[in-house]
Amino acid sequence: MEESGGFRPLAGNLDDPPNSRVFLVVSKTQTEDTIREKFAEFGDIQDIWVVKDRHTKESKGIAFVKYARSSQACRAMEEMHGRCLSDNTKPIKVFIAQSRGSTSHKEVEDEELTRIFVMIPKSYTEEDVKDKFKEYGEVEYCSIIKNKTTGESKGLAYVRFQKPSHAAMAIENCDRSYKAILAEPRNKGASFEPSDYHSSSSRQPEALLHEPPAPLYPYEQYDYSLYDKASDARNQENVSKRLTVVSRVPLVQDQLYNLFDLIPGLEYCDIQRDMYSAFSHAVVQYQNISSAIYAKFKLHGFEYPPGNRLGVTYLSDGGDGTELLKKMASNMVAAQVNSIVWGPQVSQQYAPTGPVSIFIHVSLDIVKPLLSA
DNA sequence: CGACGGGACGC
DNA sequence: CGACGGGACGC
Repeated sequence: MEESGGFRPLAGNLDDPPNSRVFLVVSKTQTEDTIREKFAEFGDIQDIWVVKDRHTKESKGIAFVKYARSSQACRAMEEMHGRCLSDNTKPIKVFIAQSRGSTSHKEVEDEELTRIFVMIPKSYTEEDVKDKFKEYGEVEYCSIIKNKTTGESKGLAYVRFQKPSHAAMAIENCDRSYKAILAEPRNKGASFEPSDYHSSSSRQPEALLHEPPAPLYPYEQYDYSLYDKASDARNQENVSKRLTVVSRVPLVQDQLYNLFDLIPGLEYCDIQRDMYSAFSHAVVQYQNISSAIYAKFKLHGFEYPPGNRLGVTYLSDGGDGTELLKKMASNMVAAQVNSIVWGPQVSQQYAPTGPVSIFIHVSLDIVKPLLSA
């Protein structure tokens, strides 16, 4: 092991292992004790540091929590971001902290935390890779690096997970022979933030993107060369006219509908509160692929409400939505939701704090055949 | 003899 | 908007 300089003897372990520290923006009234109380359940806290004014000793509303493992820090971020530590305080923000040496205070994006790079036997197919890694969390996709001419595997693969904690769990716990590490983001230069209104308002989605030829099957993979690559920070995805939206903060139907309705061609927007976490999941469908790609480009990473980054990915389950709706139906039973709402958006106040009622909005026309089956 | 260690995405 | 203390080092 290398000695870390000697100027700061204790600095070496602050970010070891990488991404094991969270950066908190909290109320200035929160103490180290209240933070410890709320964050201890996610793992072994090694250090808590509430940043205070050097002279007045008042909290600056900033704190760092160091965990033993990256997966613990990621879980703390996923579970605590947007929550309130106590009554009458604002929702807190939780991010993976930048490493101490970093001068940038830009947020560490989920983009950089959810994809791993692994070494695999050359005989593995993408499905094999997925089977090996799905035990750590929902795998969004796998891709194997292949010889471009012969198509033979180079024994290297990427695995994209849904959540940062899944990727961290895989890295920490998978067989050492995979040599799993976090993948470097592909387009370091390109931003996946939504572009500003000035640059986008002058161009229509149809002008920006080319509609691909009609596919034989609704959600089959398209040739990416047809697209403006810059429109999609993550390629190697199966595009589709349906999108999944993940939000750390529970959202309600009409806010999300109105947001995605900004892009022309919205067909429906169904939201579902995850009973087992603070997440909200939603399915958004557009009339055509162009609208969906444009919506993903614009809204993936968009802060809504401010401070809560939406995760937007293509939903290409290869089906017509039946499987998803079955899942929703079973979740409705589990959640003891006995009503299915159909119709225009139901008005409901956005409630960043406090309990949010479980709310599912599904077309009866689609669900009816399922219930009778 | 016989298999360690290596490692990056069609822009 | 919201980013970096404390403590003492084993040859």
